[in-house]
Amino acid sequence: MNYWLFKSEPSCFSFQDLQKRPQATEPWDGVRNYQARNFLRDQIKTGDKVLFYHSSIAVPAVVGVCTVVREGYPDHTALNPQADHFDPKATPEKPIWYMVDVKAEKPLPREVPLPVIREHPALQKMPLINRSRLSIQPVSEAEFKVIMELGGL
DNA sequence: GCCAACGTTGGC
DNA sequence: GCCAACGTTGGC
Repeated sequence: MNYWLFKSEPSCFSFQDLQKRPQATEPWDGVRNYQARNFLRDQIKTGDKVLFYHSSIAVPAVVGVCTVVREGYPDHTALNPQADHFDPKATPEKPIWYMVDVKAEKPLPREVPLPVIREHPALQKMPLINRSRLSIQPVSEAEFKVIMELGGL
């Protein structure tokens, strides 16, 4: 099993939004970055754990844990001219972009804010710190455990 | 709102 | 294939 961190702007889609869904699963679509796409398509597997991170707010933070419930499949929103992340280069034969489905597991009793991650000696290698723009990031088991502890789980 | 970092585009 | 110009992301 592997660990990941997914970023989302809460004004766009928050962990609370995910928890509210009656069916509790959500397609993680709209990712349009090749490195992130490769993780979605090739490496993220059903059962993997995901840290849900809120970005572009006053205090960015890890706020909850999700589980992957469906692994990489074509992101059909790229084919839809009406969709926000439409890509004219994508076709059904060559979809280019991929997504996975996730479901909320539990919120962290205490959010883990970015400044805390920045200063924690065991978390210095997280891409959040110097590759902050990567929206899908791998997390090591050790890092995941540290964040769980900081978050009160 | 600013700006640094980074990714993409397009001319050559 | 290089690189300058431009657009986007995201922290502050």
